[in-house]
Amino acid sequence: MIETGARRREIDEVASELFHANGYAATSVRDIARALDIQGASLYAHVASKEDVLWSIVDSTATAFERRADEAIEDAGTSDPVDRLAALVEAHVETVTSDPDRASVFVTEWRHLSPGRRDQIRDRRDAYEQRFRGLIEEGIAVGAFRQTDAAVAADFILSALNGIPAWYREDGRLSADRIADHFVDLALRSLSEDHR
Amino acid sequence: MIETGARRREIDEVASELFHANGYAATSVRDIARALDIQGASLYAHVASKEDVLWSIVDSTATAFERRADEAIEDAGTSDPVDRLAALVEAHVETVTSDPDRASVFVTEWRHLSPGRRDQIRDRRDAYEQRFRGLIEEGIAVGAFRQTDAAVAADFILSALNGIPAWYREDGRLSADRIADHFVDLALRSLSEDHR
DNA sequence: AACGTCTCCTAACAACCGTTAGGTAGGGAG
DNA sequence: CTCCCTACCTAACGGTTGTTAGGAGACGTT
Repeated sequence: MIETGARRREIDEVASELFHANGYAATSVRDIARALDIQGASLYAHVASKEDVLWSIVDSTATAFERRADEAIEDAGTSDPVDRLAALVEAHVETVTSDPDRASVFVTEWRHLSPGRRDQIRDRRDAYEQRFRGLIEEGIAVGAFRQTDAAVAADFILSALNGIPAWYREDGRLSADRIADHFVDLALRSLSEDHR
Repeated sequence: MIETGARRREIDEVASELFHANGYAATSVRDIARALDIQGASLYAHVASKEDVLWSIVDSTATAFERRADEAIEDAGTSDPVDRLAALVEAHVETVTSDPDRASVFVTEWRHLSPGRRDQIRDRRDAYEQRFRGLIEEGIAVGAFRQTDAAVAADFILSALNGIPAWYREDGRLSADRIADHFVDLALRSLSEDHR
């Protein structure tokens, strides 16, 4: 019963753009329909509710973050927490830059979901953040990172990462790869020992 | 003609809470009024429009950021870019933690302002960000920071700072001062040379 | 006692919201 | 040729939105 047709995907695409640009609450069903050159009511041939569109975007983006993080850790092929954290940061930048609209909606609009779905997303976000925190703690334990508050450091790095959609432009000065390199550098150094 | 009475300030206060919790677009005039135990229409004895409430919050918070940054640089009493950047980061954390609701609304809801006001805020945000970028460039020039992209580094640090309202709790594990210390540490180290 | 000012009220407005009902044109399958 | 399915339409619903109009009670000042 879950629609997966081409039109359904177009809806998610234009909705991501509009939700990113104006926010979920300030975007009407008729706004989304206008971007597809159809009537507002016609959307309901493809979608059960406006919230379902948001859910579709948020859920699939959460899955994208999780899957790409899994792959990155696996591809890294090491248990070294420093290398693993680097892989995680790089994967996150890749996911964000490969679809900034969806990433932005995922990060900023999930509070408009119904309570049940909101809780579900919060749990997955917590688990995702725990990957970062856990690796930081490991790195501290083996002496690769300095002694510091792993929770604060994880929030620091993840907030910086989630800020990317706000300024990233596909035709900007830096490619997604270069941004990823910079962010890996910045993140790892923020955890390093004193220099000199 | 600008109202500055006690009731007017209460409106900004409860509106900040609601805008932070649910977003500007998802908060109705009647929601704000209910929090003050009055009728929705009664708000218009104090306020010309809903957008004026948002503007009042955003404008005053922008001024708070600017003023505290000025004071911090002045109080630092040095021209060393490292110390100045540290003072700037510390000041930003202080402003955010002293009123997380307002800070959050300032950072996330200014896009709902009318075009003229939105441009005005964007200019002030750009100028504020330029302080960070400029100090980072200076630090690189004098060899205190490693050679890196100052614009990316400034975005990195500012995004991390602006993420604080999303997780900060006044009764949380860490005091605002401790968080400021951590953030100064993390930010400066992210710009430091290789260790060892 | 009269006055203005402040704060709030009720009632109502046009516009817009998400959503439902019922209908129609087109195209592919039998 | 008929049947069904997909994709869209128009019309309308009950409710909510930001906002205005006009009035009322309480207050300190003159």
